[in-house]
Amino acid sequence: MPSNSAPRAYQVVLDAIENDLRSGKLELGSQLPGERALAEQYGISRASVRDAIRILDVMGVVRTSTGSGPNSGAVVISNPAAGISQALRLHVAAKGIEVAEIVESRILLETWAAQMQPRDPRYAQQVIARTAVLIMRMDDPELSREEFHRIDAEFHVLLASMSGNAVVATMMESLRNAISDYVSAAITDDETWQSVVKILRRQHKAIHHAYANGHRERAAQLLEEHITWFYGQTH
Amino acid sequence: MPSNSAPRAYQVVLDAIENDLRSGKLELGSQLPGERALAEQYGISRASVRDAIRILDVMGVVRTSTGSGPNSGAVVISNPAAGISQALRLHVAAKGIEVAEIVESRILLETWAAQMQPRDPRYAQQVIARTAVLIMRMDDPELSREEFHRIDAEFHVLLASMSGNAVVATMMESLRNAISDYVSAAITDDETWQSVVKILRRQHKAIHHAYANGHRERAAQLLEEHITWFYGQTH
DNA sequence: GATCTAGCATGGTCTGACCACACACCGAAA
DNA sequence: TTTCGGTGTGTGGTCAGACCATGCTAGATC
Repeated sequence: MPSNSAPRAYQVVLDAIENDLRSGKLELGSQLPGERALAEQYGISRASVRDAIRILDVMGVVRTSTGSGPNSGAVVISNPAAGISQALRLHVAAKGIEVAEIVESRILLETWAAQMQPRDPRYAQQVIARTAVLIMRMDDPELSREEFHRIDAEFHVLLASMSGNAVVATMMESLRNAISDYVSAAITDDETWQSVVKILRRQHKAIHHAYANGHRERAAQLLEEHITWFYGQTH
Repeated sequence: MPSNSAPRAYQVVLDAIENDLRSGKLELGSQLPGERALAEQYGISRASVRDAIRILDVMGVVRTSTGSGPNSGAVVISNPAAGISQALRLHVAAKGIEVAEIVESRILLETWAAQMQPRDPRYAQQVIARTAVLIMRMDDPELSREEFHRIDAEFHVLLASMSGNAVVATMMESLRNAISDYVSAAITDDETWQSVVKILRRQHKAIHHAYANGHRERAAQLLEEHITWFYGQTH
């Protein structure tokens, strides 16, 4: 009973890779050794190696692709929102998390980010400029609803990234991703959507205006109203 | 060129299970069909089915065990912190996330939770009582450092859960888990640790006192100082 | 009726094979 | 020499089939 058994085989590889990442032996853009090589190196089967790599894949730590060359195999990336979004999605489906809680959390993070003094004023200026472009693109009446949501998400994430805290921006993005299916499913009527999108555009512009003029408190307030209003439409 | 190919085989099972969770066909405590059965059902190999289940496993959505009977196989649970903690850990290792950002986020979430009016006063009372017990257990001088950290984590999570928002509590717990190795590694000297733990106990008691008397602003302030001070010790 | 035992289905692991893909190399044509 | 096209080779993705330790369960035993 002391030493519990069952040390999963894939865990060995996973730990080793995590250590290599920590020590810098592996860094962004690095290629992992091939699966067959890792299997031999750690004395386990290729199937178990694949387990470890699959986990790194869904967690957004590596990207895998077939073929040969520098872009093939498992390459280290860092897309934290991928794994966290997936986890939240699943737990919402499993009823372990309620949508209302996610919305509340999103408001918390986004208003906090809005009120933060930007760490890097130059970056903040870039964000203001880039979000202005996004707003223009969202004005396109030809835009598909899916595409609108994609740009909308980018808009919010960019603004949150101004705070300089990548974790907050990541969690925010993940929270949004986790429930994006729900909001899409809630508004099926195209006519309703057309009237909703008009208001969304107006709200985005007001938020952007507040950000651009440094009215952080105002921006936070507008954001809260924006998010609350939108999710109110899905009930 | 239009219909991009490469629909991962495991994705089929994953989506199906997610839908079953959403529709309620699968709920907490349900047993998934056996891997061999799922493989036949979806016309894919057992290896691919295992990929899907492995993902659900690391995400904290199911728990797997060998043998037969009602407790065997893949059983639906919901432990959101598992997957999120793992994701954050890996991305910290991959240098995609900095520890300082995690600490900042943790302070944000925890102080927010402290300032929230508890949704359920009776539950709040229970938390006050249970955290009091935890504080007493942390007074035990025989306690191993590992055990201390475990109880410490439970203390913080319980307090945050008073807010009634499970997402915030989960993210908080995950943030803490993701960097717990770092703080453990930072203080190696046992003598230093002994003096640190004395202060931690004092801080915990002050925080608990503020909570118990409904001084939420004060509790939030103490929490921020507590967390900031502790991570300051690791530099 | 209580206890033991053999059977059986489970996930965990391994082996070995085949496929589609993408780059790298090299020879042929300009 | 330069360019173009084919092919070789190694990659991850998938599959099939096998064996193991585990834990329940039903039947045999007492």
